[in-house]
Amino acid sequence: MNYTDFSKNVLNWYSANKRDLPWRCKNNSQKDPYKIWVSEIMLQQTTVATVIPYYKKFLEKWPNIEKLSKSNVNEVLDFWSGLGYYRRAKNLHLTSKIISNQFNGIFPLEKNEIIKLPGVGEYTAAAIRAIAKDEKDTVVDANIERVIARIFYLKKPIKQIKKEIKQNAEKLTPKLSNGDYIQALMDIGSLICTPKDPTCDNCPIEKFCITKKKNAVNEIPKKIIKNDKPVREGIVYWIKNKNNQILLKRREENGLLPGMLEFPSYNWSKNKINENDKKILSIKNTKKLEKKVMHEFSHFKLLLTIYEINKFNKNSINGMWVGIDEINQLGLPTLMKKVYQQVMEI
DNA sequence: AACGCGGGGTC
DNA sequence: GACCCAGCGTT
Repeated sequence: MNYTDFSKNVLNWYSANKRDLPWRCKNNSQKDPYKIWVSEIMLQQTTVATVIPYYKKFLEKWPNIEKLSKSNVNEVLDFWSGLGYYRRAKNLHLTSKIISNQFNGIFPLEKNEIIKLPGVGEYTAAAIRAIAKDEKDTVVDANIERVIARIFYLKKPIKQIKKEIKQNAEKLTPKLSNGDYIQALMDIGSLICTPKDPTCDNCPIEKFCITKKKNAVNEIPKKIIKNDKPVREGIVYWIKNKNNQILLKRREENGLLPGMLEFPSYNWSKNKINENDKKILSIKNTKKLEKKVMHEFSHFKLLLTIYEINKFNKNSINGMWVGIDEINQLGLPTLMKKVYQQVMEI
């Protein structure tokens, strides 16, 4: 295969067809590693359409590393509400502190430095370096994995051939304009070389594609049959004081939904029970509501039963007491938004 | 190498 | 419903 021709086709297609995305600037001199980094963190395992509104609001709120480093980590966590993988928010905040304190506020782009930043792994390091500086790092995301698997007709499930995919991707990496090139491949993967029924007629690299020649585009990449998710059951407390306020608390720093706000909830997460939790669990006169909440995490389903406590009047419980009307403005994870919705419907 | 880690878009 | 997404960190 003529690899120069391959990347040339990709880049020509990009200049005419690239998606208009808020983290892409028209003028290369405006490239800001901070903005590229924020976009790449948000886009980890998250679709472009979901990220766009969050990205715009994030940059309005924290337009540079300095502003972000002076924020409170809970602000960033609450902002992340609904986006998922909340450790990303913690790492984003932590990294802004590191860059502010150890790198004089200048975003480090050297490979050995960027890869050490919390939340930046092999993919993200390569992507930021390529997009910000046109470094020739080989970048492989979920889109590019699929494109490469099809171009080279790799028949095994992607999980099993990560190394082979990267080696093949490396052969195609151009000497110039690698930033545009990888973004182009991602656009091609997202718009044309889709998981189901790719529109090969529109593909600028169709002539290089062995899978297309073999007429097997819906067989590559090979899918893995997933097991059903187990169901866990737990309880969640809707605790109201005599001022009609509801009790919320922050979760443990590690594990599921780390540091996020929740209505006290137990028996389903591996988070340890601390003294404050024991106090909550010892509250008497709870009333079981008929309503339940079903929520799906990445690796299990959760069925929560809601218990209600009214006119709770002890003040030895640590947490936030919040008026019912103000709960909507907080940054709750989706699971807890569902609990709120259920109680409001009763 | 395998697993824990969310949530929403899309058909 | 099922599938998938600009992956990372830990074990």
